[in-house]
Amino acid sequence: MGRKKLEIKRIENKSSRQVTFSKRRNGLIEKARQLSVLCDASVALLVVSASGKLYSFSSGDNLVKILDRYGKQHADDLKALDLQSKALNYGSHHELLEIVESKLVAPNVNNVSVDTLVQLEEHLETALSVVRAKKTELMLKLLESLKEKEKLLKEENQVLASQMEKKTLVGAEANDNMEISPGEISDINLPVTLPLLN
Amino acid sequence: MGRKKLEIKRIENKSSRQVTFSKRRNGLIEKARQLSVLCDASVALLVVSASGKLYSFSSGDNLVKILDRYGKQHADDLKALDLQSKALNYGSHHELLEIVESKLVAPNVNNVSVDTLVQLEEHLETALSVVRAKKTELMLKLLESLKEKEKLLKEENQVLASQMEKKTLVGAEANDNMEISPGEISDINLPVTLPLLN
DNA sequence: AACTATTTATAAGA
DNA sequence: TTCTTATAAATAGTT
Repeated sequence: MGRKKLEIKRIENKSSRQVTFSKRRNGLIEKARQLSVLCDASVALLVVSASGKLYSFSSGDNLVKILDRYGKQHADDLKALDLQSKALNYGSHHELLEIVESKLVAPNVNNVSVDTLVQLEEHLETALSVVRAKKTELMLKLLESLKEKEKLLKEENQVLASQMEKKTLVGAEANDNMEISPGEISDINLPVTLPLLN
Repeated sequence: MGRKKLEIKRIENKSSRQVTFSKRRNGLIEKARQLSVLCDASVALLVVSASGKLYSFSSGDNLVKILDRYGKQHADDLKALDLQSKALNYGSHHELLEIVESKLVAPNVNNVSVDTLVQLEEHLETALSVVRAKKTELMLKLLESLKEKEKLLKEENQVLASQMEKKTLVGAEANDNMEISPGEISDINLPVTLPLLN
């Protein structure tokens, strides 16, 4: 649709390629916008030029906005996490994902819906949590049983000690080892819930 | 570009909206393709109709392919994880992300690069692992200290028991409570490494 | 899904 | 980049 019919193959001339890119990119974005408005559809369009510049459109218009403010927004968080800022131009996947997701959630019949992937993630995390909870539960039970044993042993000690006393009254000999008091051990009071337990 | 100029606002008539959607969607995807070829650019386009059907284009053409084979590919894995297959039409975010990512990786100067987000994710998971490892370490230490206490108590019992014997030889009385054997408790042999420990 | 009158997009040139 | 303009393409309404 110009003075001449243009073959669809890479434009070799650098400057006309640049010009064409600029024109067609704008056209494409406008068409994307129109489609979303006319037909009530969700549209996300991402274009990266050969030189690495990103252009985008999404029907909710959040994409560009969020991408724009992204760098600032997360720079501090990333630093706080002590991440090397080297390869981190800007930000994380998360926000981008959320955008794409919010744009494309829909009851997809034949194709993947982005939010089913979120569901999968959640399910996997749930599975992980279950495993971890089981691990914790198991360890807590072991702790309980050890505490129980400690208690029984202490009681046993007490019984033995009182028997000793009785017999000491009847028999005749000096006591050397009674400084081992059973009560001395009870200072380790295990909390039922540990600090880092999830 | 038709018989009449069309205002860019939602088409109220349902069937002409559907027809327009179909026509313009194809046009848009073709334009996206042309832009990527002519100008050597990376383009990702995602369109979801009001009825939830997904259409897409990406300059590497992997997107559609992978989305297409996605359902089959992961159906079994999902089942294996005992996930309710109800809301899971197909797949997870992950693959979609990977595609978008592979299409758009470029030395972005002013905007977010998708793979910095993957990095962030990894860093966060690492942090989580550290916390969990610390939790486990702490619990193991507690278990060890309890085992140590058990051992000490047993030794104490042994000492008391032997003292008892000595005194029984000297004194004179019947033994009623000696069925509580100190050895009886040692059958709980705690493994140093627990099965579910990460 | 085809047709076709029109509108739109855009290639080349300035 | 931006504008102009001839021409190619896309598509709205119709069948």
